[in-house]
Amino acid sequence: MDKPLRRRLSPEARKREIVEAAERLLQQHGSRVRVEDVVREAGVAKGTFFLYFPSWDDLLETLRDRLTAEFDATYPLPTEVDGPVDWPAVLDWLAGAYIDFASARQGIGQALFHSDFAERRPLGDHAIVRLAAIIRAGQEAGAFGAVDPEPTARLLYAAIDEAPRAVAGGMDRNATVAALQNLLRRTLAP
Amino acid sequence: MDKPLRRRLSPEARKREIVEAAERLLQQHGSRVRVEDVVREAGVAKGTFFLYFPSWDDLLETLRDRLTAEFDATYPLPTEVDGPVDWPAVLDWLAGAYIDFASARQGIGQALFHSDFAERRPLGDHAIVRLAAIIRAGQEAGAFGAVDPEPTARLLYAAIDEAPRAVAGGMDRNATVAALQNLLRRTLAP
Amino acid sequence: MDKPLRRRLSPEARKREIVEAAERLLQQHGSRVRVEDVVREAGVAKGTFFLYFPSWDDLLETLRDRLTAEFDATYPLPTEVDGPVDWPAVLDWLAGAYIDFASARQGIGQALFHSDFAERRPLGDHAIVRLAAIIRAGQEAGAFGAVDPEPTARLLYAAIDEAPRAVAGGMDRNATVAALQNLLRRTLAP
Amino acid sequence: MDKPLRRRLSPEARKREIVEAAERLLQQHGSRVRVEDVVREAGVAKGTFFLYFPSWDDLLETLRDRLTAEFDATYPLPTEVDGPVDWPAVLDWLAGAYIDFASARQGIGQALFHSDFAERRPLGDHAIVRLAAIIRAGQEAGAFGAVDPEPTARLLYAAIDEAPRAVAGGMDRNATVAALQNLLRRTLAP
DNA sequence: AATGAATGAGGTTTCATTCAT
DNA sequence: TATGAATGAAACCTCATTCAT
Repeated sequence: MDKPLRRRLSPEARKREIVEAAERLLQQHGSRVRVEDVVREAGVAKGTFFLYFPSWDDLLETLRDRLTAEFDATYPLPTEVDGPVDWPAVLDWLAGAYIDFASARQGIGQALFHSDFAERRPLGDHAIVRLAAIIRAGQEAGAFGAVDPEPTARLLYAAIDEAPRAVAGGMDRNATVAALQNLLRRTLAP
Repeated sequence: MDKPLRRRLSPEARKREIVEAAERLLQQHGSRVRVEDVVREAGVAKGTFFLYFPSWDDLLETLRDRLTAEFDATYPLPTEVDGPVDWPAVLDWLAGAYIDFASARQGIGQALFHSDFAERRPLGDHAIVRLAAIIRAGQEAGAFGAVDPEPTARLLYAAIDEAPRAVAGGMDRNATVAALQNLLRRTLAP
Repeated sequence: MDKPLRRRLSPEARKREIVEAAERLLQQHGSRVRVEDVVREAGVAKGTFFLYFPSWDDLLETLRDRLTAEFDATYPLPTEVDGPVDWPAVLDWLAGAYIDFASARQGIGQALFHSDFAERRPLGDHAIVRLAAIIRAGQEAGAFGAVDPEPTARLLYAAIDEAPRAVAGGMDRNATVAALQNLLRRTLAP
Repeated sequence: MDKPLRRRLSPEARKREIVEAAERLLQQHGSRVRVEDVVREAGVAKGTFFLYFPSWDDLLETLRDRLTAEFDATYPLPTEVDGPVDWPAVLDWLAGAYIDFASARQGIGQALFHSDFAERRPLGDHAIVRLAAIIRAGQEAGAFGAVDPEPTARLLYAAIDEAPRAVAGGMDRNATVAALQNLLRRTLAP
């Protein structure tokens, strides 16, 4: 009969706890996770959840933004300031980085990007815009061929995004990385 | 006391009516469609639905199989029997065919392949196996390079599958087809 | 452990059962009554309630219409067809009828006409229009004085409506009827 | 580390601030107003509210008492000390005074006197007792007829109370006042 | 084989009130 | 005295599935 013990935290800390609890559960169980589960995992009352998120979808959106920002911060794109960039090498590195980042977050990807939620709250263009920027930069540097950046970025992103799911599904990690790198390099080769 | 005069149909015909009603609705409204909607569209009672499908997911699975079979029947792969096959041209043709087929079925793709259902009932390998077979055949004919067929097929399929969604999202159809063809040809080039 | 036994009724019968269950409870407990209570009293599942009423307020509205119609049917206004009408006597009779009708339905009146619901779903003019019609008819017959029918009808209705609450609150029934009859007759006297 | 610099007020002043904030909001929004809204308007923390009022209903009760007292103070009844009182004229004056007082406080009337709160915390007899006293005084002065003071006061009060709502609902103010004055004078006429 | 009324678990959301700080 | 984060019971509502007819 241990009392739950009401813990008072700063709003930011409490919000972070809820987000992290959700992240943990989503990782394991994908979109089967419900508010009920998250509050149990976070050790808070149901009302507390809605104190920080107007609705369930708002939590997912927060999580999605957080994830995007985390990837961008962990893997910042190289800039020309420190000398010329080896764009094909950037592609190789990006392929491996994405696969490892997303493989460690299995269910989240499903719940945030391949679920009914993704349909209800369409994703922004962030990732695709970023990829298109790389393509353009590479083209200007003469490292890439004359492909149409927008549609190509979108298709390449789909392939990149599929890779960690292939690995999760049992495909060999290194073979998948190699196949993805081959696909990226060749598609963009001059 | 006029009895409702129930239409007596063969089980196959009745089942097909339900499937087609679902197909029509899913096309327009994606995974928002409910059992209620389907039976209204099909003009049958709710109980009848469950006479033919143990559960909602079973209908979706039936629909998925049907769609796959329909595509395979509409776009049969060429065989060597009538002389050598121009594999790169097959790729080009496949890209256009897939985009047009799936563009005409927008919401269904979402509901069957990019929803919580897809997570609950994972898709078989059919499409990827088929693509891998093409790659292998092309390699044997000396038309494709030495890529690893399985992971490559999976990544290419992801790109192919994204293309109609790009078009639905406003991307130019021809630019998308061109980008996809470029991606396929170059990835598999010798 | 007696099974609840699923009873199949015609929609009208089932709807009526729910309405009557609500009526019974509202009578005793006023606006404290909730969906939960009504379904228990009616012996149906919660979902059944929402099968017949999109929302709680819709049940209350149905009940309100039903009550109004019931009163009108039970106490139809006299018409001139069978000879001249004694309008002042109609007033006396109406006063008594209303008090007895509403006294037998205490809590309902509160829940439907003097609660937050009444604020959310404002009442139509039905009762007041009916009273104004009586006033006008009496005036034309020379039985009533030259009061302004609309505002007078509204004020008189407020007094009429208060009477059963006075009785419910302990006031003597006959003294209240007498006071109300006096108020009506004198206000409208020529 | 600047402390929030809490405004120290005397308990009475702080309580009055809360009451007045509630009054302002209730006036505009009726019983839709919540504790949350009141504390924001008053510029105090939520806990502070419950420091001064054990419950929400206690605030409403305080407000109700305050309103009653305010009306009594603003419109004190005439006494015989300065000579005989013209009781019928008092009625006329009272009708106009009440309508104007309550018209300026629309939502409050609803929230305090015609809501679920009014059911939970029944109103005292104050207003009715006051009106009955007028009737009796007028009767003693020979200005009013031999009606039964208690039930009549209650019914008249209902009519008086309805008048400002009629005006709020679009009825002409002067026509309403006239109708009410007619009702009062005639009902009580000798 | 067919119906459609009925179910009830499951979900989101609200808000007066409490209590650690 | 004051704060405001936290609570949790209770409300409304949905919808795949069941089952009496």
